[in-house]
Amino acid sequence: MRASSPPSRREPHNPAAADDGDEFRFCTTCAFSQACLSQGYAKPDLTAFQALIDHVGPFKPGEYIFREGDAFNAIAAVRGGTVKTFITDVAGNEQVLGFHLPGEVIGLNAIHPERYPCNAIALDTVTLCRFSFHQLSLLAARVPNLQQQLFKLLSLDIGKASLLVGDHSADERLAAFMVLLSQRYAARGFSATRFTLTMARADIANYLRLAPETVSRILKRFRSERVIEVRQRDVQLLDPGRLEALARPVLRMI
Amino acid sequence: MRASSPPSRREPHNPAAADDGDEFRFCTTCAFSQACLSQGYAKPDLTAFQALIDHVGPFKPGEYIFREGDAFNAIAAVRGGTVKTFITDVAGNEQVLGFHLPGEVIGLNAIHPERYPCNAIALDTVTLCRFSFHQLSLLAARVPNLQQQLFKLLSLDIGKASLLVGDHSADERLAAFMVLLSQRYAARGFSATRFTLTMARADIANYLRLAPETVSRILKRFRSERVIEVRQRDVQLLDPGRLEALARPVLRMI
DNA sequence: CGGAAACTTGAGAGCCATCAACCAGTGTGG
DNA sequence: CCACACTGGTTGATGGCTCTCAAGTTTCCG
Repeated sequence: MRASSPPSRREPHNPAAADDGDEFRFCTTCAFSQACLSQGYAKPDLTAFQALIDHVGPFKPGEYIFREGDAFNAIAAVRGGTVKTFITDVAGNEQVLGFHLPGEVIGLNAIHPERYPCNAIALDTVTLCRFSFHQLSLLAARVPNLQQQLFKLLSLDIGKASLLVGDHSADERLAAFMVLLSQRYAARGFSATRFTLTMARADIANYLRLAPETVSRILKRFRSERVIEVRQRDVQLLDPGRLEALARPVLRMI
Repeated sequence: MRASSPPSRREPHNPAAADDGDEFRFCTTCAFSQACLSQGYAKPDLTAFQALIDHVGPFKPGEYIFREGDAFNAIAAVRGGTVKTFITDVAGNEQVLGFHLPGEVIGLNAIHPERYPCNAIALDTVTLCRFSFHQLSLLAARVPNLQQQLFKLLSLDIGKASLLVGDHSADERLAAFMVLLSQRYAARGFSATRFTLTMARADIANYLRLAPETVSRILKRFRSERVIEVRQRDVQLLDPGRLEALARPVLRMI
């Protein structure tokens, strides 16, 4: 599909991608697992929970994780790498729905239709923790905290989309995109001010509903204004405060 | 807030608004209740379920149902009328998030933050079935089908927002808005080709991220092209096929 | 009847997409 | 080793869709 940059270029800023399949380590990166550990489940529940987990991957860049219309059976938490979800519209154009970083969950919107309503592909080397949703919900009926956690996870995803729904300027949208990326990386223990864009400019533009040229021009301006430094896909936030101020109308974090 | 049209003008096309508080009737309009009846729950579960229901309202036009930041305790299904949800951005501008018709559920995005992330007000005379979410989830742990139903409901809401997220033309967005309204009314047994807009042009425009003037102009053009007939807030779809064709890029119903 | 709100209509401006060309890095094959 | 193609990214010029501003019209309700 796209010729990806070599992994060696990305790893310095994305430590998770360098993890191996350590059985214990993943528990600090998956949302469910975090919840389990933090809420002190009974031992039997925890082992029942771990029995549902299926470590899959690695997926190579451009490889499909699931396709639109596939039968739904599992949700998954990203362990390493970036997953892009998208649909293909009537004209055959791609419409990017989101990017999913380590620790984030994909497949939640497939529960109701019982089919995946979008495609998911790996942007770089991706590894996942896959959970059989059927078994997970059976367990959730026995373990109230797990049920709560699932409800939370689903509820969280409902509001998420509405962040980029507003009619904001291209500047505001791109600033918000960078700020959110920064926060999401920071939440997983990565640097909040230095990271690597794992997606192409065209993907960013598509996601933000802008033209790639517009993204390019705005990044150039941000750089000339000393707000960020961009070189290829490596980004450094020079003035996070100004970036957040720009993004405020979008994120409306009062 | 806004001076609403008198109820007498709306009722012919919105039969639900004319219902009185009949205890049995509501069971055919609430999503949960429908699920209960269709899946044949055991009698004790059904009565336990009904004990959670709180009939509230009527709310008058412009009255708040909940406000952004309020502590979350309940989700609610609309029984009659239309609920508008919106947030207020940093500049104090309203941003409409959605309109909720009879049979639809509000408050799902409040589960995670445990606070309502938006405001909800009645556009006309609104009645609700309110469910204590805490008790509902307790019951869900005992009644697997109810848990499934809740998961479905939440999952459904995740995908819903992404319909209007794309970068589509004003024509396409407005056409899609009309088609979706039509389908939602039809799903509840109302006419699919004749209905009344319970929201102001400004609300429609705001929701679609357009200027009110643009909505007005497009409606005029649609009318001149014999696609719809509009007189004040009464709408008639003259050529649903063409409208759906226009909306296709947005709804991408293949 | 009068005032306010909602809606419509028109003219002009601005943001961003489109089109086109160019540049840079990468892989390939002769 | 270098020409070549290819993908991704950048830069410039132009045009169009939609917003904004302003005024007029209709509807509604006290």
